[in-house]
Amino acid sequence: MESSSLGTENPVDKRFRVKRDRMLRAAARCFNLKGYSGTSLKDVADLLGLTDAALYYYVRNKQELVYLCYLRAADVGREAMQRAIREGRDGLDTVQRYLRYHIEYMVGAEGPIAIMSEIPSLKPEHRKQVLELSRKHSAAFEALLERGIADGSIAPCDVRMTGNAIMGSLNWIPKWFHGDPAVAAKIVEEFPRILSAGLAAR
Amino acid sequence: MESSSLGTENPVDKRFRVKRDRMLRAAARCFNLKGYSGTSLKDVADLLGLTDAALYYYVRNKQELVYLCYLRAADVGREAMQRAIREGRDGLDTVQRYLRYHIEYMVGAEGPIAIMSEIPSLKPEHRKQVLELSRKHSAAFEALLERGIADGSIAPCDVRMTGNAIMGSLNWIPKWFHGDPAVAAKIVEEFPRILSAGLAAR
DNA sequence: CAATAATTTTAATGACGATTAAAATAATGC
DNA sequence: GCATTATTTTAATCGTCATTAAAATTATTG
Repeated sequence: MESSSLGTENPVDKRFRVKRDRMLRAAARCFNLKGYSGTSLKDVADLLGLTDAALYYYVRNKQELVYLCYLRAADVGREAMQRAIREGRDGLDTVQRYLRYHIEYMVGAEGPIAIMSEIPSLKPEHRKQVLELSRKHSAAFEALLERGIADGSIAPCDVRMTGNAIMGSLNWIPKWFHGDPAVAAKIVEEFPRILSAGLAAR
Repeated sequence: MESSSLGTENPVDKRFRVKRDRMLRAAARCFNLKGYSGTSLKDVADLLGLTDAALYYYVRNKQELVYLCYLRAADVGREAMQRAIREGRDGLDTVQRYLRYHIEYMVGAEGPIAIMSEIPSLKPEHRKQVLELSRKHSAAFEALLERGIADGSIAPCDVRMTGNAIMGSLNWIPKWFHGDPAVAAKIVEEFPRILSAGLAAR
């Protein structure tokens, strides 16, 4: 999940990154549980045993906190996508792997992932960036579908709408999954099949 | 879409209800477009050619505005469900009809429907009520699946997870659909098939 | 251990937007 | 048309957090 070679990193910087990452997961948890406006910085801080003001050592403001949560979400999605592409045998298999990996990350140790409900209230530059990442991810998924149609593993379909349908289902998970490991196992077991059941060429 | 017999209603009350309904749709539009915290009452008022203070003639406060938006959303879903049950021939057919009707309402004249992202910030009593409606709707959908499994039109599956998957996809629509009629037509045409494609018993 | 840097806290401040009250306007019914 | 009721506006007020500055604490390094 890490980018490039950070093996020989300043230990201070490393601690900073680790703590900030913990903070982002705490924030994601609060946002998913209480909504954005219902989450005060104190809520997030409480989860970390800190005071609200301490958060400002890690982020410039609340908007940036959301922004970083969304970057994390995009990272996780991209990672799952790349791994699936690396390992997939054909279009359908790659789609199924992508779904499995992304879901595993979401409900597993990488999580929680913040539901992207507040993109509009990001500052323009951040919003543009997040939307761009989101757009690219959707495009990558649609490309998987097209690959599957081309290689005959997936029945012809409207890839745009099919992508919207499947990604929507995925995006909604953080809205109802709140960390119960038993439920997590069930999601990982069921969702990839359910979401790809309608795709296979007969 | 109306409840019971309001034929002989006080015209003043009727105007009130009509205007408030217009208000709720304007609010839903803002919430979906700008997020809850990003939406000021002035935004909603502007859409109606009113001043923000005028909204308080129709709702007690901003929370109640969201609450009423969610009640509307629940109404629309229930209406689609009841109509599908009334008209459906078997389990699968009823599921497909429900999907079609609900989507038609969402992207059509009944819309926009507010995405339910801020349930947690409702006041406890309202939250409880909305969650209860939402729970009942999910249960009704799962019952459709079970009916289909029983009558052989739907292949056996985990109805809870299948329901979560399909409803999530539905719930996410307001996040990316913003009123373009061409897109609306495409959603209505494609989504019911896509979402039910994996269900049929082979 | 001393000195410096990193992290957190305490204690204000401030802004933004929700909310309210009273006044003004528009609609309705007799 | 007058009186009453319904609706909207204007003009404050008010609270809630987000945010900041300075001080205090904790960690690191030579």
